[in-house]
Amino acid sequence: MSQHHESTSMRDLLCASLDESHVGRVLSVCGWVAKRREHGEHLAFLDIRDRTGLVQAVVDGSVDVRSEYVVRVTGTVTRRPEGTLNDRLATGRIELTDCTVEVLSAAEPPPFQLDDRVDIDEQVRLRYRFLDLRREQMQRNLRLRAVVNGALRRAMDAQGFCEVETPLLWAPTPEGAREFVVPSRLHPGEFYVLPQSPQIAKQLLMVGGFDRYYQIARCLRDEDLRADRQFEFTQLDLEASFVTQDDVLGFVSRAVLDAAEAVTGVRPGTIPSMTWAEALDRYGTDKPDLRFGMALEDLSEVFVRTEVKAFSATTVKAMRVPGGASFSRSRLDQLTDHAKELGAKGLAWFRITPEGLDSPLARFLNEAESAAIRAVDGAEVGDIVLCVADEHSEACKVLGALRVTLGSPPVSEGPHHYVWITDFPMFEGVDEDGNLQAAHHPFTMPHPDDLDLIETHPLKVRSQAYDLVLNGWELGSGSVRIHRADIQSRVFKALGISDEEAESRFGFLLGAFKYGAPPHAGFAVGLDRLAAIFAGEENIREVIAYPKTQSGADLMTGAPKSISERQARDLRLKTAPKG
RNA sequence: GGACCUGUGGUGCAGCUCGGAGUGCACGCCGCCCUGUCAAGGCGGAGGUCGCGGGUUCAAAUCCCGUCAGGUCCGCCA
Repeated sequence: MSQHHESTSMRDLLCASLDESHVGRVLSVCGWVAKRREHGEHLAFLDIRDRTGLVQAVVDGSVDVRSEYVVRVTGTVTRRPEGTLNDRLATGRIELTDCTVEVLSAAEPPPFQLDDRVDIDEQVRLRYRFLDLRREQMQRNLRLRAVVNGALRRAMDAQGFCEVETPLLWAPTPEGAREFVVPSRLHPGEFYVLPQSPQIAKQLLMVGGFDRYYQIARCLRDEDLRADRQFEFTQLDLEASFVTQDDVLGFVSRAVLDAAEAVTGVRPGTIPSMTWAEALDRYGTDKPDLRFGMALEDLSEVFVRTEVKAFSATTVKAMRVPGGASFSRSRLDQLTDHAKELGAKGLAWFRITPEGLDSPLARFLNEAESAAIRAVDGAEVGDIVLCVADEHSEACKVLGALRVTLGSPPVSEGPHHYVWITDFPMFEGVDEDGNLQAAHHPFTMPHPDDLDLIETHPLKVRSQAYDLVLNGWELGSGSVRIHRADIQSRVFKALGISDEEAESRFGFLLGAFKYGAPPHAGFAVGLDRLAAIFAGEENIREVIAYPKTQSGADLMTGAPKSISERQARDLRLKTAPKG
């Protein structure tokens, strides 16, 4: 950013850009009074803050400005006297003297201190978010997010993608995430919904001949909130025609790696791939955090004819926890409870001690079993080995969750380990009606090698769906879409969706496909999560200007609120009494 | 729908186990003093429905029940 662009009719420079090269010049800065230090009748120091930082102004004690007053200070840039330099301040070698201070806006004392001397309760921060945004952390995070945004846009433009906006007012498609509903005034009793993603809109763009589309799109889902989930979130949404899965992975890699480079200055290496089956088997999750080891080992073979009742299951999974031998009994009980909450029947543990395995189960193990436990992941004395025996995916998931609990470093730590997860299953589980459920969405193309299994072994069908994972966070997902009516109808049939039902839910999409649908595939990258990880934040609220609380409230505006009778009447809305 | 944690002057905490006067610390705020501070310093001061409601008790910030708000997680998020 050049000086020229920073100067305005009111200011010459930003606070932190003042330096010794300006000495002797009379310049104006604008900003907030961050701090006033008084030294008697004729001397006071003001720290003037703008988005770039602080600069000190030396003023007469009679200048009546207080914390967070908005001021324009015009003064002479002066080298600080010998012995009064401040190394901890970027502008600590100079100061503004002979100042004229114009109060542009007086201010009441803020409800919390804007310096970072203490952590402020998030409830208070959110109630006064406009003040919180003045803090360095929020300035840094939102600007980092803007850098990510810009890099992604440039990468998509460079790859020939065309940015197209899609509607926020969309038609209900009852499937998947719960939708936010918007009543129609002109069509009383009828409703729009806010899109949970531009999925169908972008597929129609493919039919429309926009063979490379992208959008920084807002998505809305009326589901419970979490540290990594808000009602509304932002995605880099993209779709392309005449492409394969590998083409899409290439587009997304380019964009995400460009963004990483823009933020960190270092371009990460090529993103490796792992199949969904391998991720589950080794890490017990479809979003493995590869910053640390503690990979799961399969001991099912060893225990296939075991005498130990706790281990008589189709799968026995084991994980070494380095240093875990020091876990107290109550800590282990706690972990066992945790495992049970996750659905495990129990948790077996084996401390590796110089005398051998220390465990309530140790004396029931035969020699081979003991040796196998002892050898898990190169276990050493001082470690503990945790085991879960169950049906395969259950055992993996439970131990995988414990792996994260015990091993996962803070978000701000460690290198960035990206990984593509591929070959997701096409279907998973069944709903209340006994119908198979789509693992991704019903337009996902099955793996070409597995097409024949749709009718015979549907749970074995892999799909051409893929996720991008970074340090244990699901950054995004995508798939090759079905563009052929015959395959689509077989998938709908497997999902228990009748022709009539398909017609009523997705009729306009299926109809459009009759007029020449190109093969296409796409992806969506979660921007909030990407920005949070780059910012080293555990919570996406820290990279969102005005986030909601876990109960979906906006503490600043008070939303959600009741509407006026007039508004309700216009919309023909009547609210039922509670309960 | 469920589990756990938190709620005490404007802010951040301690006090809660083992009930005994709104007790303490730090920051901020207000006033006075102070001409080189930058976490300025000194002196003085104001500021409280201990989230809310109920119960137990001679007595509740403290124990019990309920409730509200915030957080983390499970369910949920095709």
